[in-house]
Amino acid sequence: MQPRNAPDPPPTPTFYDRVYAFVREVPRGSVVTYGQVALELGAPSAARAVGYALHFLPKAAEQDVPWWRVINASGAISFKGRGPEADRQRSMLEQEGIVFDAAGHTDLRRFRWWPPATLDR
DNA sequence: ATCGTGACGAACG
DNA sequence: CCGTTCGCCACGA
Repeated sequence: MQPRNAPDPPPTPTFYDRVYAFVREVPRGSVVTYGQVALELGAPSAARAVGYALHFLPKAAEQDVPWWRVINASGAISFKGRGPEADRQRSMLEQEGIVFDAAGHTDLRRFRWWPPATLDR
């Protein structure tokens, strides 16, 4: 039984929540890949789910979660490939200094960001 | 509990 | 380099 006023019910953070939390840490001018996020979250092969999570990013969170800094393993913008959304994402990244080649790929070796501590887990 | 979905990704040919 | 195939996953209906 709870002592008296239980601080807060253990709200199991969903995978999506963890995705948002991680992406929120990606600094301006750098990027991460879907697969990378999945890996950091302990689910090596859940890259697809990461993309799904961002697809359903709450409108209200678009300000805090830099979703545009997440691209695919090829260093290109996924976003279902095309669409005005993809162009917008690219613009936002270029605005931060990310450079894309003629083929629409960016150099991950140069712009990819890795979280400070990879020691946990 | 089962099924369809999709901002992924590695493997092929 | 490019399109296709197939595996993998969390989530909602």
